[in-house]
Amino acid sequence: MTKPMDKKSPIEITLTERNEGVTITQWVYSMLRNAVMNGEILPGRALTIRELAALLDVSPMPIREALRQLAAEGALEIQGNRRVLVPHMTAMKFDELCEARIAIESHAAARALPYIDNVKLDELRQLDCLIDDAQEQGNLNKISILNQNFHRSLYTANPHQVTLPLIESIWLQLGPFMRLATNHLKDHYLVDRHNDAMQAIERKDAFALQIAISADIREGFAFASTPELLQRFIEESES
Amino acid sequence: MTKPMDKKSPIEITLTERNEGVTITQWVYSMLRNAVMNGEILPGRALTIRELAALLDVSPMPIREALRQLAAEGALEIQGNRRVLVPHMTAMKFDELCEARIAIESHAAARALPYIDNVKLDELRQLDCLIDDAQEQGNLNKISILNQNFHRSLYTANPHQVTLPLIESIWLQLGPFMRLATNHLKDHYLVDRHNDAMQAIERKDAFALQIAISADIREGFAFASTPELLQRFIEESES
DNA sequence: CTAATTGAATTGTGATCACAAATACACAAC
DNA sequence: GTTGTGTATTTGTGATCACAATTCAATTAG
Repeated sequence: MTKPMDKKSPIEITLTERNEGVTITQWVYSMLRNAVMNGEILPGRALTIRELAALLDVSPMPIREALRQLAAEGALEIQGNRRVLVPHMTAMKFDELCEARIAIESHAAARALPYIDNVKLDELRQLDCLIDDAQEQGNLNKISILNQNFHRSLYTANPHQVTLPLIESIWLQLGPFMRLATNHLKDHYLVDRHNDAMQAIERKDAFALQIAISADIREGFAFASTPELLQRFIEESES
Repeated sequence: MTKPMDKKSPIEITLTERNEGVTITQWVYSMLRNAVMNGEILPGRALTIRELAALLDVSPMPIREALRQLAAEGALEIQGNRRVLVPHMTAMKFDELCEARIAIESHAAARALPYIDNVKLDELRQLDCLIDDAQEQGNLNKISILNQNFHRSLYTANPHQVTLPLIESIWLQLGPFMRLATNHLKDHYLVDRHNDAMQAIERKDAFALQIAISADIREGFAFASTPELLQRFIEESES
């Protein structure tokens, strides 16, 4: 009965240094954002303002602002009771997010294509090389970040682009599953879709570029090709 | 000594009543959101927390939260100086937003199709009738809202849908141009794209539905078919 | 033992204050 | 008139406090 019941599962997020010129709110925001992306916070676990304030040793104010922003971006969910938590993943939602990624990102890629010059192309090539290096090292975290940089760099070639915030919102909602995607990439990197994309860019072939990006995303999420496999990863992320 | 004289153009937003159970932050948020959608705030005009707090007769706190949320949704822009303002529209950005709408909304429609049953179909038919009525009345505001309801109702037929927040973010960035779109619809409502969409839904024809939604959006924005025309509307919205 | 209840602790919301940075402005120098 | 410069004001940020609503725990009734 009076079992020494611990406090609810403790929240542990990787702390980073606060750079100069960065407001406390921005600092808190980036740490919480990374925590969500890395699956450091259990889905369904309530995030209270005061608890996080004590954890990060700041006043409740910056926490409030960061939580609200992350909720607006879909990284967190605000319940009717005004409780804030990391939303649970479901197989159907995962499928929707995956297909939304494909639809939006292939569109963003095609829209960026006309703006890609040789300088940008070199930048993309370098990023792709870095990814290959990281894959040989097997540095999962690095691969994931570099892979996102590759996509981001491609889409932002379009100076009038408006979709990157939407894309990043989906990435946030995918959270730790984004890392699993890049993990699986390693096994199948025989077919380098980034290379396909680069060749399509060189040929200024928008359709081929869309195919390559779509395939890159879809094959990355092949680890969830069956409902059973996906369910395993979901359960894994909830513990 | 110096009197509080407003040198800047005064901010005037339509005030609404605060419903019960709605927090002040939510109330402020919805008013500011409507103000942006209706073009009541001049692009480039700085929105200061204290000024809005005085205007709405609340403390600065709810204003801060509402502004941050709207900025996260793309309705407002936070400059490096941390000034908050309604972003300026450009011809290129308008084009990007329009094409993004087409890509995402046609995707959302196709994804919703399998979930549309007869009940939902009736709901859509009723909404379409209401739109026709409003068009005969020439009630621009009503048309605009009903038209958004039609699209929203269609996309939310999918219970696992994840794209509506992204779509609404684009609507917000389009702001007053969304109304112009529905305005122009009136002139060309000979070809009722909503009817096309409905027929595609009845036939469970995803591709035809995408075509209909794309055409509905594109024809709505036909008022900006030439750079000169668009420029006129942009200048109109900035004064 | 289960379920309901009640009181204590915790929570989000919103107001107020302090402060450093950014801005506006009057005035001097050219 | 134009440009620089100092001060005065306004601004966003962040801390602290008050309060109503919610949550949690122990206790009680069945």
